[in-house]
Amino acid sequence: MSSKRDDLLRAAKKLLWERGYEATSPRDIQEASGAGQGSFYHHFEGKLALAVAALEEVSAEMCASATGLLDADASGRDRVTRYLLQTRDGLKGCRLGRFAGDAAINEPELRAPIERYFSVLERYLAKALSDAQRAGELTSKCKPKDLATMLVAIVQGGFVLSRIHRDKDAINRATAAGLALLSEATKRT
Amino acid sequence: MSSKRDDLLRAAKKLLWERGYEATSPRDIQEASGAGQGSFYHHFEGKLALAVAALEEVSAEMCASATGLLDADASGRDRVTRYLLQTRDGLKGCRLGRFAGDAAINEPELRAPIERYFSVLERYLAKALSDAQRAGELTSKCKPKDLATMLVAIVQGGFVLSRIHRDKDAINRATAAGLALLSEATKRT
DNA sequence: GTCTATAACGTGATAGAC
DNA sequence: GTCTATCACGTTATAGAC
Repeated sequence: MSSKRDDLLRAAKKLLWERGYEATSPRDIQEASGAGQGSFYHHFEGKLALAVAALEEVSAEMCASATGLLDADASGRDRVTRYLLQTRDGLKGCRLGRFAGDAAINEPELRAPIERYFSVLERYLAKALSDAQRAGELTSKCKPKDLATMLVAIVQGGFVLSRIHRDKDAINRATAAGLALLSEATKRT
Repeated sequence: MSSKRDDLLRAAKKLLWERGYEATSPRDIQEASGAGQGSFYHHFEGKLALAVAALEEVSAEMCASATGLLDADASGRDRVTRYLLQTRDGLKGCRLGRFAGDAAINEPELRAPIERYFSVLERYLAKALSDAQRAGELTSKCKPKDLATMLVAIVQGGFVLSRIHRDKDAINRATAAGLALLSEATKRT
């Protein structure tokens, strides 16, 4: 149906990823989408409403990806490994975590889809870690929930360091080290 | 001497921390400092130049703090612990890491002082970890440099998660878990 | 060195034709 | 549903008096 609406959403998702909320103007989105002022304000109440709709889609996509990796049939240990060893392009940054420093994070409507993703991710990761502990694949005495928070922090902080150092692999070194340390907290047989 | 210059710098450091570069206008800084347009453009070429001067001061302060914690006389293990167990207010965010997602990070002049701090921090942390390995206080086989990157990522990612969840202690749980995992990779006597 | 006045431009939104 | 024209406001910077 409404092709222009989809075009606007697609452009918004792209530009919000690249530049964040503050640095993206409605005009930028109109130009990138090929839609005019009229379409923009016909389909959305304003910039914030469009950003909320865009981030809700991104959140749903990333939730699906994370649960796909973590919900599966493999052992707890393998699920955590699979999540951590995803290859990431650190220069692009996290499509949702990047908003932590954006002034827009203070808008409750915009923060909601972002927080939803991280809550899901941490819960699934904690479950996998808990399974790994019970299976004896992980002997750390840390609470699974705290370990999950720590692992997600490694990913998010990895993006930060990659962008600051202009080194796309900094994040991959950080997650690899996290996984290695986790392995070393594993019972040797 | 030039009190207005100092006032401007002080206000800029405060507002850049709270809001980032994009969301802080010269007007905001003028109002917060009590200085007028004239003083602003007399002392600085423009917004970017003031931000660079402000972040260079912040970078120097944070370098001094980090090296003070990590350079010291204690064992490698104790130095790492001391750094990680700093209590942090996650809601405020890192005064330098927060710019990773800001469009201004693309300005080389502004990125330079930020990167300088992280390079110093990671180097000192890697040295402490290396000392700990040689002293047998840490048995992990990971490279100290990679572990340092991982630990700094935990801090930076902890800030991200604290701000997204509106939970000032998320970062402290993340760093505590990182330290615990590091301990578990330590030879039991 | 500091002030006020003003300019040029961009932003986010509205109006109304088609 | 989409377009173009326009608006009020804020931003970044300049001009010139004191």
